[in-house]
Amino acid sequence: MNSPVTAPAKPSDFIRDIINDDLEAKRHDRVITRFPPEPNGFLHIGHAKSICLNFGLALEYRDKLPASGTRCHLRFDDTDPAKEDTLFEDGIQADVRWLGFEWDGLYHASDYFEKMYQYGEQLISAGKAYVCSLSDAETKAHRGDVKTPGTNSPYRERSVEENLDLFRRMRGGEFKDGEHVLRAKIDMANANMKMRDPMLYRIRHTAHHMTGDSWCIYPMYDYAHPISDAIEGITHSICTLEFENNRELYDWVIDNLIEHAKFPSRPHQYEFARLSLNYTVLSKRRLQELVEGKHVSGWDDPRLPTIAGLRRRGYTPESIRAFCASVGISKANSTVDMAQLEFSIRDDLNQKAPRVLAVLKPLKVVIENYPDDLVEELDAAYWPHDVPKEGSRKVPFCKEIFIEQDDFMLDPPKDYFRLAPGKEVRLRYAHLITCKEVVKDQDGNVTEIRCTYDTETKPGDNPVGRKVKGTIHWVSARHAVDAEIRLYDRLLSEEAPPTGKDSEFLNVVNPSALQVLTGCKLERSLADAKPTERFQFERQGYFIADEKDCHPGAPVFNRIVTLKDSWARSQKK
RNA sequence: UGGGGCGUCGCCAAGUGGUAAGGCAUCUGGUUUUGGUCCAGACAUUCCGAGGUUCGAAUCCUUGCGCCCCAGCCA
Repeated sequence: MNSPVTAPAKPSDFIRDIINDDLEAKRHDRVITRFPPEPNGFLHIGHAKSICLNFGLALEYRDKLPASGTRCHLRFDDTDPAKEDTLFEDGIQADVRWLGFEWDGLYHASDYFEKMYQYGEQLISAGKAYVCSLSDAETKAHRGDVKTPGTNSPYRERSVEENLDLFRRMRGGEFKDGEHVLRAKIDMANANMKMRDPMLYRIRHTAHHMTGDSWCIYPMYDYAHPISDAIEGITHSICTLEFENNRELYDWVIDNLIEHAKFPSRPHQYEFARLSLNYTVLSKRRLQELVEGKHVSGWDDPRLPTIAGLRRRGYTPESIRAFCASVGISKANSTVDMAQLEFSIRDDLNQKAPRVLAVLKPLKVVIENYPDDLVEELDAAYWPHDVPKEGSRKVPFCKEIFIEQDDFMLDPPKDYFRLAPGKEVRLRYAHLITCKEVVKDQDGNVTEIRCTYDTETKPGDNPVGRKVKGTIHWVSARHAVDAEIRLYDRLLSEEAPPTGKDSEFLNVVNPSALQVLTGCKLERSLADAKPTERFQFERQGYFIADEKDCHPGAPVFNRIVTLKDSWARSQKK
């Protein structure tokens, strides 16, 4: 289904610059990265950027430094038992693999709970950590704010013995949630809020999906992450911009443990800008709200930018990787245009998707001078002249066909070169027809077109001296296969959702992001399309047989993306 | 005068003192039995602003301005 990842073009960015410097200066002789999701939800296109970066780095440098141990880990950051679940781990692994990557080792932060605990005792013994018994509210009050220093906890000067005793009893389950926490003893007046005696451990009498009931104290991210990285020998720990302030603490944890712990590496944290895309949402909270509020059908709804959603929509792993490579890695907050994502899938599918004929909104055409019972089996190539692939099928042609409603106009502008009263048009792979008569219902709607075909020209023929500019697609009425087709469009009707903290963005969800068409007419060969098979419906766009709902004899297709349509664009003006 | 970051074409993004890459989007032509693809061409005298250093500045200095992040016992 998806081909393995080969070394990308020649990416260059500040992270690769740093790695190259480190290698040159011999600070490292290999590079070890990690992708560390919390298993509390589904992956989205933003995660794909991080996945491509971390796994991509390992692939690239493994080429340059064979047998060095260069690799990328998948690590579940499972330090908050209340939110995490094995179900999410399975989904995440499937998504990473689908994107075309394989991890060199699967780890959990929870693998290191015992070590982390021992390091906690070590920090206490060194006078670098203490058990604090302030309430949540009191702690907050002591923290100060960005402009005013905090004040020391009254428990800050507890003795090593008392701290050790309390910490052991915390682990032993003697206290209720929230009664005590373990804190680093740093500086309550530090300008960096993250350094004001940050919490290292909290009590949580909650079962953990990996460790069960073994623990009732759990480490915080800022404590667990640097330790996990260091234990695994990570050399370059890459995360997003919002963790810039956490880096100082990351370094503090490692620096205060490294002598005692003998870590295999001294990892450093680097931050890059997370992906933002217009016309959609990429925050876990908002995605969750869409799913739970039933605004979409689930985490794999093709309108969503989740990996599962993009997969079901019909995006290929290759196209997503190409997209990630095209947006680059930098530290500037930026919002990428959805058109760039759409380009990536068009560009990929142009070479991969066979061309077939399908009429989305049918209009019947009767060819008056065509014999009633004649069926011509016309040869139709699957690939256009510019795609170097072989293969064709026969498409049946007969007296009654369907064309696209948009391909007929009663009163067309001069530059419209499709069908109109008295005008001639070419039927793809078939004959030239001329519109002779228009049949309307009582309300004046066009219900049928009556044409004649040029008996002098053969199908596929391009007679000299005849200028027939338009070519339209069609499907034989007698042989057509009925189908359901789901037309997808952008999730939001505005570029950016409102900035409000609440659910305001729901007001801007595009009501026509999904449009379900039934009674669509497919060419005969599509009757038994296999789920996940992709095609280009000529002149319409790229489509995929839905992985869940498409069945033999009852095809269901999703529109992945439209073709570029410069005529439609010029009409808009 | 809290701290940490970031500001290069409509959107991304190279560039690290030697005279503004590339992609997306857009616009012109050409090819075309997809108004697709492809091909050819156009698209930043200028890098948030203002000063300064220099033979030379997007790159160095000074100073303004704008945007993002930090006050969860979340990650």
